[in-house]
Amino acid sequence: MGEINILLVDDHDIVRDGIRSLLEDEIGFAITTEAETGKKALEACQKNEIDLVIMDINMPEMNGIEATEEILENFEDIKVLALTMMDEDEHIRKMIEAGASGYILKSSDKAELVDAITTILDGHHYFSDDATQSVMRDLVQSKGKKQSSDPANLTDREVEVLELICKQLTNQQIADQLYISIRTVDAHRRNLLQKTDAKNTAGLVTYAIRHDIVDIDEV
Amino acid sequence: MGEINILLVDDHDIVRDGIRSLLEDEIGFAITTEAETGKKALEACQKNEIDLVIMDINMPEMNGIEATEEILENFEDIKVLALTMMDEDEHIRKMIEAGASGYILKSSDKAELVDAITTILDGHHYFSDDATQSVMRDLVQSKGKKQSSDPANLTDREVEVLELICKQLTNQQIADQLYISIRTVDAHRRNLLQKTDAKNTAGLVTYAIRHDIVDIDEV
DNA sequence: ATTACTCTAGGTGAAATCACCTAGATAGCA
DNA sequence: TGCTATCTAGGTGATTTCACCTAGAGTAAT
Repeated sequence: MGEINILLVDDHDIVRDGIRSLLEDEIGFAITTEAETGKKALEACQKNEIDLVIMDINMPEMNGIEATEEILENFEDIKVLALTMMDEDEHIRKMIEAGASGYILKSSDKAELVDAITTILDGHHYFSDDATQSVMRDLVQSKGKKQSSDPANLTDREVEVLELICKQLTNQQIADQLYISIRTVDAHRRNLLQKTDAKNTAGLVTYAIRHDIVDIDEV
Repeated sequence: MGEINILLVDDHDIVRDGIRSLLEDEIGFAITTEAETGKKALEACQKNEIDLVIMDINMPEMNGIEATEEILENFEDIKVLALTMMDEDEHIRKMIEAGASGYILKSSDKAELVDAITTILDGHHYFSDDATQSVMRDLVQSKGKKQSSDPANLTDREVEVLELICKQLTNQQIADQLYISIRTVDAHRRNLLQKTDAKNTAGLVTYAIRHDIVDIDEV
């Protein structure tokens, strides 16, 4: 596999030592650099040629998510594997957004660690089953509460007007489109403001998007 | 486990026969009802006491996603397990939105099928690794393209003003908050309209959300 | 039959927005 | 040094939205 430079980032000495010995003694990878904080990790990437970063999330000074963002912004060829104790969906999601190539838990075994590393170095992504299950659980929950929306039960006409407002039409244009008076549109709009507890057009639009009355990609 | 009534929905006779024999002969579950289309599945739920529905997605008349929605709307105690050939993220996502308790592929083996059924009957969710990996892949892709946005490069101040507009502040309130003249806010607003190609406040808000300048859950 | 809701529409007026215009201060860059 | 961009701010005025009000026609439910 050639020379691979791994940077190990974790604020606990024991964790670093453990992973280092795991990788060096048993598998053949070599940790070439270590860092205790996100900030130092960034500096290490500037000083050394790094191929892969194994990154903890909870750290002082700069956490793993921010550090990942910064690193990938400056060194886009570096791969990042998140290795953390938490399987919370929020962290996984943020790590993916930050550009991490993989996410495994510290409860993983050697086999999974090396599997993740080789998969990532091949240019693919690796997410542990625990991590994916966590994301799926969250997906279920967020979709579940999605339909429990719309406390202000809007009438069909109000929804129709709201959609056109989101499409940037003025009251006059909406009136023309619906073949009604501008005063009627105005009445609908005021009822919308009152029902949705919005202060102005901006509030109406955010309400409509939040409650899936309009699709952000279709307005 | 008591008496469990399973409805098997698939438009292919051979597939139904195969799954039926799998479940009946080898595992102990019994398919009590069958249906060839989503529409007939819905009728079957009305006529019989059903505990679990094993649902294909691609079907004539009414597909599995719509059928799942309809069934769960009328019989919320019924559990739905999606069993399909496709591991496309779009279908999985829609099935989750529709309220399915699980999703496995037809390439699964007996063990996984019964595992999924028992897990779901226990009130939990079951998503096969193939399905979850598919969702994760999509998550990676959608997050990846997310940052490739913002063709109108807004200045820091303009972003600041835009955020406050999305929070339903008026120009005067924004001016007070930023300690500048209302005329300056107005100037920023007009520059925003021009840069983002928006027609009015609604356009500014949708632009801000679409380009992740504001978070829909934080405005 | 009464009540309630929706959709319709208008009067009036204040407030906010949008659309043109100019222009000084400041900072960064070539 | 001049060029450019940003932030600042104002004049003027048209258009739009927002806020109170009333009110008829139709529809659905009690």
